[in-house]
Amino acid sequence: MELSDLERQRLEKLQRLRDRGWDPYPPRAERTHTAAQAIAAYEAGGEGLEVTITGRLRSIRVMGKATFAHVEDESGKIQILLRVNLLGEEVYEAFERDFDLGDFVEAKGRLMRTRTGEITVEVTRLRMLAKALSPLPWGKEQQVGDRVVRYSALTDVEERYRQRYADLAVHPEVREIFRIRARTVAAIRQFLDERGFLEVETPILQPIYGGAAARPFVTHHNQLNQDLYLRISDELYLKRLLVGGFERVYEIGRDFRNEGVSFKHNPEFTMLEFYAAYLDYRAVMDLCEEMVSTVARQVLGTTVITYEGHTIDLAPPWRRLTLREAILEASGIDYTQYPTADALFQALRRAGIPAEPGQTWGKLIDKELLSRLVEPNLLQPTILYDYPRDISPLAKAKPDDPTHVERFEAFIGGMEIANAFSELNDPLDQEQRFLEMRQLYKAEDEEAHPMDEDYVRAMMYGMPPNGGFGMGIDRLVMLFTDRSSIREVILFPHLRPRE
RNA sequence: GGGCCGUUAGCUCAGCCAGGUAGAGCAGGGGCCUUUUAAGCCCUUGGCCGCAGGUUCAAAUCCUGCACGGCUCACCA
Repeated sequence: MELSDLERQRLEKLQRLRDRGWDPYPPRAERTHTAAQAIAAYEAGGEGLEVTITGRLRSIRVMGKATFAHVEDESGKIQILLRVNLLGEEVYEAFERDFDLGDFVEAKGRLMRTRTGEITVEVTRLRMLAKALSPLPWGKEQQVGDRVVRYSALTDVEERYRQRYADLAVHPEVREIFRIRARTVAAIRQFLDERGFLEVETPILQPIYGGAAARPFVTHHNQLNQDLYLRISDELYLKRLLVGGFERVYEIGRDFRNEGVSFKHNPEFTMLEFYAAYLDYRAVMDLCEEMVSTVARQVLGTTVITYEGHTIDLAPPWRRLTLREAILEASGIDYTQYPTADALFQALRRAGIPAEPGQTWGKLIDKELLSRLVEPNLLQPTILYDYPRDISPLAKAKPDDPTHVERFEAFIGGMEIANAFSELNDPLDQEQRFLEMRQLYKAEDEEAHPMDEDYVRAMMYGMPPNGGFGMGIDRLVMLFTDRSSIREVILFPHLRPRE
């Protein structure tokens, strides 16, 4: 490993510590209080209480024979005061010469308050817990009023993602994103568990991919000599479980789509899917609104969030309108007036809306009208419902309109966050849909749903009518944390390897 | 994949337009300082200027290609 000058200097300090008889990587620590607990203990009348705190050295101010420093652990920061007459010359000098910002240390001493009023540990015993050989790229911080201003901290986005550990170490607010993420997932679990849903785990390696329109990642099982796909969705397995007698199931897990990367797309992302027997898409709309608002209240303490400068209220009821109404509102085009792909394409052209030729009717509606014209403007929570049949091969047709299915999508902050339908449970109709997909898509189009005969077979045994729901967890966390890139809410986003 | 922008010290950035010995702040090193908190004061080390070519007496700077990244468009229910 190539070392920088700074790293070589720290290596020398490490050696010097060893020469002095210190163990720079001892196996155990003896913490009695976190920084926050120590401060709370002082405030509860703990003046003079002896505590042992641990954490990273976050700042060092040497004043000759006394030194102030801050030690940071996950709970926060606490100041320590090192004085030569309490520590002895040898330890004090070792600290001055060989301890650096970023080192993990353990400090034992009595709680006191300094002249300026800060609660401080007056250290009588100091240990190195783990010497940091590389300097963490944090800038200095200054308290300005009640805000903390940081200078020269790591801001290069590429470096932040490539060395996320360093990003996390120097940015408490980045750590907070992932706490919110964890609480969000926990709150979703609790919400569903309380309503009788069973959490299950279904295959990630699948012999046939399905449940969404996306290109899969392909892998190979050597012993079986079998190509497998990383799932693009859990849908077809979860619905098999309804055949098996479970009435309410859900899964929170990683899906993989071999598609482009964008601010709201990552090749692997986390999806919640649930399926509930005897619910239709209207009941699922209610559940969706209730779940998102309940989770927000639990995680953030409010249903009102700020996203990219917009104030958004997640409390029900959300605006609900049909996809047809939304498109009419945004473009002036009533697509039901143009019932063929060709007629609709001409109408778009007349309206001056650019569109790729050769798409199906449903794709024109979905891609050119919904995604481009409608979706970016749906800032407040909105449910659009009743979607074209040909882009919804797993959804049940509307009883009075065979060109549309009972499907809805929910949008917040200009992003699709959920997709749901009254699930198709007629095996013969389902088989027909798979065959239609084969006709509509070119043979080489990997996005077509391949025929999944086993899924149809499962349905042949009888699947209760049910409502299904899928939600992008990453996007929900983006909303909760006001991040405009999905990579900010994924701990280790994928990057190309550096040369 | 296309367009635009970026890549200079450990970090944050100047310098590039108008070619002439590579700079600042913080971090680091040495010194003074026993109540500081971006501590202060004095001194100071540190660079394949992303990579490879080209133009030129001379390239961080101009040109070309490449790599990586950001934004954006395309793609992606």
